[in-house]
Amino acid sequence: MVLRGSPLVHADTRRRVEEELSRQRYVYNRAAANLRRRTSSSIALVINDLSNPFFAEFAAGVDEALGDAGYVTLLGSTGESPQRQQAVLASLMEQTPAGLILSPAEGSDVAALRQVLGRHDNVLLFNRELDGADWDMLALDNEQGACLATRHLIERGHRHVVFFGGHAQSSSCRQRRSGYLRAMRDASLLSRSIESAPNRQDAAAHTAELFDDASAPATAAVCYNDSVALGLMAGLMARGIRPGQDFAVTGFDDIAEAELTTPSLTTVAADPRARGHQAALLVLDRIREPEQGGRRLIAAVQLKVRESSGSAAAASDSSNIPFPFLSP
Amino acid sequence: MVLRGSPLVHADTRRRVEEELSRQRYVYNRAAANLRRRTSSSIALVINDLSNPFFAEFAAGVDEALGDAGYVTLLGSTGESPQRQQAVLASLMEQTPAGLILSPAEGSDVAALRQVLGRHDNVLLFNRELDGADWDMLALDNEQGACLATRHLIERGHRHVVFFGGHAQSSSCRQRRSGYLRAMRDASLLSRSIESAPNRQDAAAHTAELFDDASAPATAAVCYNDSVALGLMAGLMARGIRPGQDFAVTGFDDIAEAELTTPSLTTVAADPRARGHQAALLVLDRIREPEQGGRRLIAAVQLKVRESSGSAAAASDSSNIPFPFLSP
DNA sequence: CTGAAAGCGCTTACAG
DNA sequence: CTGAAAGCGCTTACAG
Repeated sequence: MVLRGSPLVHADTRRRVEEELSRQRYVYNRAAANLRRRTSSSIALVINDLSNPFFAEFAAGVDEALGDAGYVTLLGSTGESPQRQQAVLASLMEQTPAGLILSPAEGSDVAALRQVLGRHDNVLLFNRELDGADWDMLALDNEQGACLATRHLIERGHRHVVFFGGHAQSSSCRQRRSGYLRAMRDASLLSRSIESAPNRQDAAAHTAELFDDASAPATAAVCYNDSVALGLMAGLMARGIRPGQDFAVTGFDDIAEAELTTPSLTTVAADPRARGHQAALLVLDRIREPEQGGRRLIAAVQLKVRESSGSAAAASDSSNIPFPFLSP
Repeated sequence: MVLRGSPLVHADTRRRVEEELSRQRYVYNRAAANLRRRTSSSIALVINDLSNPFFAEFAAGVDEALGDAGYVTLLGSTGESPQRQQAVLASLMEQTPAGLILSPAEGSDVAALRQVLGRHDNVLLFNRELDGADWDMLALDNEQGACLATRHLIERGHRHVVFFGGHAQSSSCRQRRSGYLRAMRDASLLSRSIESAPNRQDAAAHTAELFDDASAPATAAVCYNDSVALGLMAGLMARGIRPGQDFAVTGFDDIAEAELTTPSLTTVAADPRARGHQAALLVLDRIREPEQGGRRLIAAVQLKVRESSGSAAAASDSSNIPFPFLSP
């Protein structure tokens, strides 16, 4: 009764019990309590890889919000392998988590997922849509974000704007490109896409393709994400092309580095840490009200084009660290 | 017996049982098994913050190795707050993890830690020394690494080399500075240190101090870590000083960005993912052999000065993405 | 191979 | 307030 905070126990008794507890270095066994109460105090978080800053920030946000709510985070990473994802999920399910936040690996098989997740109700998908899945889902409005970024460039006079980077078959890339295509179509401009792996290295390696057509060389690129944008900027500099002056670049995600350029890289802010909080609150809500409503689909998270702060930023302004990369 | 893979059960029976198991969507409850067997299949990992790429990589390495060994990772973050660290650890201890990997928050109180960890044997400290603690420990050889970096600069002709950034009172900063001091003393050079918070913003804000003494301005800086180095490089550029050409910079940690500069930033490689693997194997070993030996102190992890690849790197060489930051 | 019993550390329900 | 009993889903030990 002392442990469970019952009001029935006399203050003196409580004190004596607590003294003995700490004397014996007693630590409460929540697993035993969970077993008896048929509850769980953990939530599984499965992402691709923590070395991606976007997911690392997201995970930090999830963990923070879960911790505040008294839950503990069970971590799993898939490394974008559906096979590994199955194994990781199977292992995590044995721990009977109260909920699961899953950023599915590319190429996930919904039937296999349904199989391993069993009749687990409190599942929230993050970031990637899965055809045929009916779990709750928190997504970025990729289409709208890329459309805003593209319009931003068009409004600044660019006509040869290329969609740059990413695996064409991934759903987030499809959505972002579709937003780009919409903005280009609305402005009656010709569109063009260049594929790459969604990382710096490969993005840099594809830089030359922007200028393949010497009669109509690109003057701006809407990049699949910030990593690609940073890679492209590096690739441009290697060719003596100054990003932001000779060529305009936008990113997507707003990773920490994006803010540290001068003028800061124009990018679409996904605020992954806030997404993490949001994801945690969504599963917790689902756990508290298991039968409430049907599938929840939340896609309109705050996305915005951040205006670059301009090259006039004073060098002494420490809140705006200058870098040579900019978008006009 | 089927569940536990007993050889005593007939193949036919096994098959029938397994069929029924999957028909009922049975999932093994490892928490119950752990309770009865008085074992645990989880290991707690407590770090400062996943938004630091060094810790994110470390966490990824830990999680990977633990997963391969059949363990599950319980994540906790302290945000460098000893108070929050106490709360997080208390909550994690209730989950009866088999072991704990802890990168202690700055200013951790060993007595308080001992209190919350109880008589938990399988604890591994990572990255930060704690006076009076006798848990296993995995550390970087900060002293040696900084000494190597400093010698590297001295060998290239620099005489006014400053130790730049980091909180002077943190143990890792003390150790790195001590390595710097050793190298400077060995070369009969005057040493000088500049403090900053260990991040880009604040590092950039302290750039001017390098040139306070107009009669003997610094020509090179051994930075506390890569974040500080990147911030300093930004601060230099803002003043029209080209890092790598007009001023030499070295980092520490070898985060992903360090490699992506051209010539790549000379830095001391701590290989955090490999440290994660190593940490996981160390606790697992401790768990398997609880009584074996005393305290294990491992500090000689692979540290090396990585030579910058030189400005001759071809622009078309995609394996070496060019950036404007370099150290000579 | 089968079956029944006890126990891990808790919570719940109920009798006093 | 106190105490005894049952049960969460497993494992262990033992009798048949």
